[in-house]
Amino acid sequence: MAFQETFKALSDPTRRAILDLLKGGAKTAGEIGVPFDMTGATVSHHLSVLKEAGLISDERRGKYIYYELNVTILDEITGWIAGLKGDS
Amino acid sequence: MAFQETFKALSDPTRRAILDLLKGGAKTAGEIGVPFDMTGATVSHHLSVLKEAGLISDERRGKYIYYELNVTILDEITGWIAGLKGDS
DNA sequence: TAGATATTTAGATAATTGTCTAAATAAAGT
DNA sequence: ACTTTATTTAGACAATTATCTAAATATCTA
Repeated sequence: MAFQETFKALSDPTRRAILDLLKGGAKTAGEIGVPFDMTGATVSHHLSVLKEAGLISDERRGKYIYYELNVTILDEITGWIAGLKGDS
Repeated sequence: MAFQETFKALSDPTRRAILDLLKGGAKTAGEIGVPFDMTGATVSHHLSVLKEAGLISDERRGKYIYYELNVTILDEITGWIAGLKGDS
């Protein structure tokens, strides 16, 4: 369907690394940014792209905003790939 | 082959449409270009990106160059996604 | 209320990308 | 050889994007 935003989101290495990080469970924006050598503003931008693509969801809890992996859209991509391979 | 090029290649709608076209079997560059409202040069560029990403292969037969879908790399992507979902 | 912390938004910039036209290469037919 | 057909390559340009700094917003605590 609207794979466009999703594939664009996945096409950046920092964003894929963020998704890998979130595999271990929800994390705050600050925690997510730690391993990356870039400003919080840039990390925030990447989180916004991932959210817009439906790959993560966010929830504010007090001072923090927690981001969590959203797997449903990943299944759609897997489905599209399976379709390409002829298993449709 | 890193995912970087592959995801970048998949992040363009024209290139995804080309992959869908090739589901039906190998096609020449000219045939591939027909459904798209762009110059042959632009289609050729997209084919080059897809090839560089390992998503298609090409073979010259006389005047024509046939392009064919390459599914192995798609399996790697499916594997990466499965890993994200925790099935690893 | 004021200040500290967490995060986003706004604006700017350099690099990348999708597209075009024009020229080049490759093969086939006359 | 020359021409036609198929496709790629080169060079240019506008749009997009990843990143930064600086400023704004949201929340908590003293």
